[in-house]
Amino acid sequence: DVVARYKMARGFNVLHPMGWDAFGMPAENAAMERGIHPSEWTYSYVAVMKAQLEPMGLSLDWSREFATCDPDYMAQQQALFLDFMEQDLVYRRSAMVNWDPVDMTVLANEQVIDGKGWRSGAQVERRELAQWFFRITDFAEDLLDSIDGLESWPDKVRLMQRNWIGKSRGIEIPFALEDAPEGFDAILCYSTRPDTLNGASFIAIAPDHPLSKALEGGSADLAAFNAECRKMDTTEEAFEKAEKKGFDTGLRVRHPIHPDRALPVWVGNFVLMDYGSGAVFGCPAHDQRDLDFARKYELPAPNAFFLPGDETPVGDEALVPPKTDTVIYSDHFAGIGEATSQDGIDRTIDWMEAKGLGQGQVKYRLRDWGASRQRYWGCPIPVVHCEACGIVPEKKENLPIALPMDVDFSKPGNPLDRHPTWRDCVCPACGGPAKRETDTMDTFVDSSWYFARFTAPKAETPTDPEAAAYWMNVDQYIGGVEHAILHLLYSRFFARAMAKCGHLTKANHEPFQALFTQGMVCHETYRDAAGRWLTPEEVERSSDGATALADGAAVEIGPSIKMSKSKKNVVAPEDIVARYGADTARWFVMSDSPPERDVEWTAAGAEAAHRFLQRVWRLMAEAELAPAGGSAPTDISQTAMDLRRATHRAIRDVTADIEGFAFNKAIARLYELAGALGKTGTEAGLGFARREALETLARLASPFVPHFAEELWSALQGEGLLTGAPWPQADATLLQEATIVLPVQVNGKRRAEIKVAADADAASVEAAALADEGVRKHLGEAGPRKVIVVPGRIVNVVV
RNA sequence: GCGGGCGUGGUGGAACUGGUAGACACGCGAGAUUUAGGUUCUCGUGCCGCAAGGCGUGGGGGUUCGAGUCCCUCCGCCCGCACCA
Repeated sequence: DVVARYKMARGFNVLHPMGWDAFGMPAENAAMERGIHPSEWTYSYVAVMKAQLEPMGLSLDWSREFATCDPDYMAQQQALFLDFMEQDLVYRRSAMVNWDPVDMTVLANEQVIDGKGWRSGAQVERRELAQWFFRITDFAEDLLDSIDGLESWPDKVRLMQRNWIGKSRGIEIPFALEDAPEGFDAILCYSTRPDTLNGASFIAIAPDHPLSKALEGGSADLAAFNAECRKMDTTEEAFEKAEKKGFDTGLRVRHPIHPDRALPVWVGNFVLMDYGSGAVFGCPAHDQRDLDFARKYELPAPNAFFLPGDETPVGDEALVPPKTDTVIYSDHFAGIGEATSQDGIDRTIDWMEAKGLGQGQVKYRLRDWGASRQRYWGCPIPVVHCEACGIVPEKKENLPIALPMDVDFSKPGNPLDRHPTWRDCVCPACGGPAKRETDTMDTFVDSSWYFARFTAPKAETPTDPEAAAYWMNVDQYIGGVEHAILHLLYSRFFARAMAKCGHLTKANHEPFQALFTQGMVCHETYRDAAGRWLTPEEVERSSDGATALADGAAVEIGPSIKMSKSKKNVVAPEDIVARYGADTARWFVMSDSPPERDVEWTAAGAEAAHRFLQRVWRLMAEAELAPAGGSAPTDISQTAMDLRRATHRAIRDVTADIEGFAFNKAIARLYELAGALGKTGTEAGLGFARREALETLARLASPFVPHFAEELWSALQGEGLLTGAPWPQADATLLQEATIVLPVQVNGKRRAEIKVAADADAASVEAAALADEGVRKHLGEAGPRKVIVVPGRIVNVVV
């Protein structure tokens, strides 16, 4: 908001959508307080905001922009989904999902909100279900390459996206099986380190690998082992500690380069079926995980390469030097001797491909986006299931497929599934009876394209190309780091997918020009002796501790963490606004910490912000001011001149600070300006300078405290609304000083300050420095050996 | 484990590309106003020291006339990813 208001003052057209998080929380709280049924929340967002805004004489036109709660947005999102189906950007397949029996209904349940069991893993089951997926992996390469162009994004986020996409170049190598069951003549292993193939000593396949499954029939032990492994992957902690376990199938494969070597085939609990081919060759000498496994099951660990000048065989630590380091390959089949690992990898892949021993492959960690949710809360997927025609897209004229209002939340699972009539519909293809899809879309879908929709929120199609071309792309996107990967990657995918459907253009492939990740508002946490969380209002906080207001008992103060309902460390925005006013809250949140960092909400800090705004108001009310619209008097006092200089310095510095997102520093400059103004006391003849300072203060503070600044402006009889006034310009002549103060160091320690003309040459500065009493005291008898003069900065005398 | 970041007063934090460390605010102390408390105003406040002075940006070392900033090393904290072959 600060950036948007600043940009408007600089004369830009600003389309400034509000995120729903900020409004969502109060709306959600209000809905709960009023006992609104969760099924109505989607609609109650709008209702609550209407109730809040209409008394202020504001219309709620922009309510249409709220994603799931807006039938129009829902219709267009469903239309978009249908277009994606047509372009083969979405598909349905069977997949294992975490099936969460806890639906939105539980949010209304006190216990769950208390943080005892909300989403605790225990309630989540793994089920195999038919799911809808977006083909985001089709864009993996482009999504990765384009990250280089996102120059105004934080490096951190760019790196996280790169890692998430996780590109790797490797090769698929078939290992010929001996005495294998029907249909299996080779195991295909994926490797990014084929240069270490000489060090291969075993093959490990995933428990879910087809071969492993096929062998289960003949071995009860293997079946039991596999069943054990499948159970494991549910809880994360178990995953972390899980030991590398294996099961020897008794099968053997031939080493592709050295057919005389037979390698044992193991099933390993650490091999993932959904990465690569679900099978790896184990190279213990150059992979720690393989080495642990080999030591446990007494498998050999031959080196494929050594460090130069050190041929010690591998011990308990795998030899994995950086890929840019030079190593000495030992007896490498492609004749590679001394080379970097990276070079060795590339040459090995080329050599093996040429010999027909494997197929070079580029793989990504990125998976297709599973967008199905078995929840009520969300935009229904607009397809129907027809016995005769199968899966049929709904007709666009029937959109939106809205959610029913009468739903039963008393049982776990998706309430749409058991709705008595909602599923019944007519097949758009054959006209026969059909059933609606009950999966709803991941809410990330809603946020993946709202910025495009907002450019024309009433268009009959998902976007109005003309409006999109005018407004897009987003110049400055601001959000929390928690969106660094999912939301921002999905949106980048959506922009490409929408371009493919003609809703955007190629110029919109990167929808967010610049990204800023802001911190969160945090607060201390409080717990009583019984371990119950207490809200800040229930606690009396003093400098040396805290007690409960209810009974005066001591309260344990916990760390300051992100405000959350479950920890009760929440100060509701309405309460802040009621107590201090919205501008005080805005001012405080901006003033204390740099915006990319978390800010600690403290009552004392808010009070201080409040006091400052009051002080500015008093300064205005009590000051003797020149009439509005006057021009600067030519002959003014030193005090007036100093104030004018301070004013124009503030313009320069605050402007630079806002441009650089250093809002806390901008606010510090405004404190300084107010301080300079206050210092002038009741001295007469400062009317113009005071008016200038106050008008400037109002203008510079307006992005932070828009209402307060507007009041100040009006009290100063400023012309029109402050919102329409241009951003002030610093007067260059007032930024220049005739004389400056320079620090003088002797041997690097500051010993004195000298006053010199701003444009004094080095020789005269040196002379002035050496003449200074404080400096001479430290010179000693030998006198200076060397004098360093950094113009405008510092003088250093070396003795 | 891999990748990234950070470490400055009692606290939140300033310090532009190596150039006066601690802006601004909170807190604390003293004083003024007030019947009192609060508000408001003034002054002080990195640490040690009566002072002169000395010491100070997680520890140690280095480069430099000069280091919070650059390099090496150790320690601590935070974030992201994680049996990724």
